[in-house]
Amino acid sequence: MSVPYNQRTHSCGELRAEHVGQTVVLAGWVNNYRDHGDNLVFIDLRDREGLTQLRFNVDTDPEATKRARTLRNEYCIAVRGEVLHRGDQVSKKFHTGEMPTGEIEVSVHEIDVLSQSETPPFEISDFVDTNEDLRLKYRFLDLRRPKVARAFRIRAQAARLIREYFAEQGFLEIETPFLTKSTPEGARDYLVPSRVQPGSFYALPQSPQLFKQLFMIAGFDRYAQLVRCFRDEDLRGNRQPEFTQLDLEMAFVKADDVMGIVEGCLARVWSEILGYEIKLPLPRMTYADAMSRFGCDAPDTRFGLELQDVTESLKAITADEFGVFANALAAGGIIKAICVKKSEGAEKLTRKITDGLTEAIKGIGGGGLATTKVQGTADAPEFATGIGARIQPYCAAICKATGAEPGDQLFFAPGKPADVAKYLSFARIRLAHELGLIPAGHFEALWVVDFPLLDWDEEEKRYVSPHHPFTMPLEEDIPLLATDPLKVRSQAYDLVMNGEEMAGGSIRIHRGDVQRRVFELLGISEAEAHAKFEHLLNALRFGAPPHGGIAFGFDRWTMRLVGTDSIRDVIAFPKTQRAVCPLTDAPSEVAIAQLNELGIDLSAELKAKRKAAEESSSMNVGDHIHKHGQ
RNA sequence: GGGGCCGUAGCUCAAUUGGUUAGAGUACCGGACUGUCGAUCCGGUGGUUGCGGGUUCGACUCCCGUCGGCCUCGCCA
Repeated sequence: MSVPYNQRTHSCGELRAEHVGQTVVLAGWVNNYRDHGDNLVFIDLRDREGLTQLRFNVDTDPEATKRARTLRNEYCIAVRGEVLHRGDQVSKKFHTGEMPTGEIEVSVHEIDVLSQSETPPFEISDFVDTNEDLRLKYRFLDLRRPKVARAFRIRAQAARLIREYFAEQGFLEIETPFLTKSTPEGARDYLVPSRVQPGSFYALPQSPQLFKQLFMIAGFDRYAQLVRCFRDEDLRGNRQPEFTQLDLEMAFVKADDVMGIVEGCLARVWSEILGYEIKLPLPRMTYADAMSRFGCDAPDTRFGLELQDVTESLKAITADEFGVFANALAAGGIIKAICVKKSEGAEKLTRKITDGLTEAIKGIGGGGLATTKVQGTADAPEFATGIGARIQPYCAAICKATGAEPGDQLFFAPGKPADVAKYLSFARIRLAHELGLIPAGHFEALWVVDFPLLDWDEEEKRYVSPHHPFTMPLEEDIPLLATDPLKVRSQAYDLVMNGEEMAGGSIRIHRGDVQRRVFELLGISEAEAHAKFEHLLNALRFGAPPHGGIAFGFDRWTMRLVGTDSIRDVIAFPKTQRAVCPLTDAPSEVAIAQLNELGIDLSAELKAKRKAAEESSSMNVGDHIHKHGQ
C-alpha cells in the first residue's frame, strides 16, 4: 500500500502539540537528513509552509528506516506517521519561533519516494547566499528557500487585501488590452508585430492610462485593476521591464478623494501584514517645499539633514577667494549646504567618509563636494579643514543661515538649482546612512502635491509634461497658462514613503478648452493631438465627468512589506539588468520564416552576426561528435 | 552611452611584492555513530582561476580587449 500523497492531512508548517497522537500524511522535499547509524534517522521535511521533523526508528519501522537511508536532499517524498511530542527534546528553534512545529515530530511508519533529485546546483538553504544569476537560472529551486518563498506569500496576501479593499469601496476590476496602440510620449514601448496587418505594430501598455479614463466616460465611476505594465527602459534595482501596478480611476472626485482612498489602502495593508499603524491623514508637502528642503520630489522624511540656502551669505565671495563658488554665483547659480550637527555624529565623519562621498558625487556628474568643520566658540565660530580657509570671511553669516555651531560639519554644493538639488539630495541620503540616522522598521509616508504642470526641456527647447498631458492644472492657476506657464501648478499628487515614490496620479482635464491650451503649450498641434490621442479626445466630447486617479507600484509596496531593496526578490521570474531571463534565455532569436510571415527583415549587420554565430556553433557540434567518435 | 564593484572547486570565499604542487568551509561520494535539529567524527573525489591576447624566466596576481553579473548617472510622461 502506498502513501496517498493526494490526501495530505497537514502542511509542513502546521503540526503542533495539540495534534499529538494523530496519524498524518505529509508530502514535501527533503530539507536535510541526519543519519544516526543503526537506530535513528531524522529528516526535515519542507513544503512552502514550513519544516517538520520526521523520525525513523529501525526498531519499530525497519522498512521505512531502510528507505530513509537512501534519501538525499531535495528528494520529493510522502510519508504517513504518528505525531509525537518531542518531550525534553523540543527544538531550540521552537522557542525562538524559527520552527513553529519544533515541539513535535512525526514518527514515520510508511514512506514513498515520489521523485528523486539530482544534487542541486546550490544549497537550498537560508544560510547560504548564492550568486543571483545562478539562482535565477534555477529559480524553481531558489523559490523553495523559505526566505525567498516568504516574499511571494506576502505578495499574494497584499494583492488579496488590496482587491478586498477596493471591492469594499465599490470599485470594479475590469481588464484592459495588452495589445494596444503605441503612445508617442513617455517611455519606449515594447512592440508586437501584427501578422494580419504586416508592417503595423501593437504596443504593450506602459499603463492603462487612456483606457481607465474611457471607463470614467463610460460611467463605470470607480475602476481599479492590478495590472501588468511594460516599459522598454534600462533596468534598476527597483525597475523591471514588466511590473505590476494597482491602477485606479474615479469619477466625480477631487484630488482629496483619490488621496483618501489610497492612503486608506496603504494603512490597511501595513496594518494587516506588518501590524504597523500608519496615522491618517498623511501629511502633505508641496513640490516646491520638497525641492527646497530636500532637493528631491520624493523626500525621505525619516531624518533631518535638510538643505539650507547660503547664497545670500556668500554673495560677496570673489574668484580669488574661492572660484568654484564665485563662478557659480556669477552664472546665476545658487549655493546650498547641509549641516551635520555634532549631535548627529559629525565627529564620525572621517576623511575616508568625506572623500568617498566626494568621489561618489563625481560619479553622478558633479564636481565633488566642498566641506568644512566648524570650530571656535558659539560667539566666534571658525571654519577648519577643507575649504574653511577660503570662505572664512563668510563664516558668521553661513553659521547664522544654517544654524551651524562648533562641532558641526558643513557640506556645500554650488551651481544651477537642479544640480545643487541633485548632488545635495544624494549627499544627504548617503550621509544619513553613514551616520546611522535612518531608524530601522520605521515608515514615513506623505503626499507631495502641487507639482508644476510643465517643465522646460532645455535640449529640445520646449515644454514637457512631468506627469502626462491630461493632468488638470490647479483651478486658480489656469489664468497663468496664458501668461506664465512654468508657474502653473497641477492637480497631481505622489505618495512618497521613506524617500521612494509609491504612487502617482492626478485629476484629469475634462474641459476641451483647457486641454487644447495644454496641447498648444506642449507644441502638440491639433492634427497631431488627434493622430495620437483621437480616441480619448473623441470620448471627451460626450459628457466626460470630472475624474482623476492614481497608480501605485505594487512591486514597490511589496518590497517595503518584505523588507528588500531588490525588485527581483518580489518577482517570481525576473530579468537581469540586460533584460534577459536567465531561466528561459528570453529574448531569443526566431526563425527567419517567422519573421517573413510578419514582413520583418533583419538589418545586414544583424544577419551577418547571426550567420557568424551559426557557423561557430555548427563547428562546436562537429568537435563534439569528433570527440565522442574517438 | 558614462562611472563604480565583481568573476578562483557544484556553492561561499582565501591565496603576502608577480614566485615552488592554487587552499579552506560547505556540498557530493564512502565509512563510523542511539535523540539529532545548519548533527558530529574519519577518509575521499573535485580546478581551462569567465574567455582571448600581451608583458615576464615565471601571471589568480600586471597590461589590453572581450563576455557576464550587480550598483549607479543618463533614461524611465
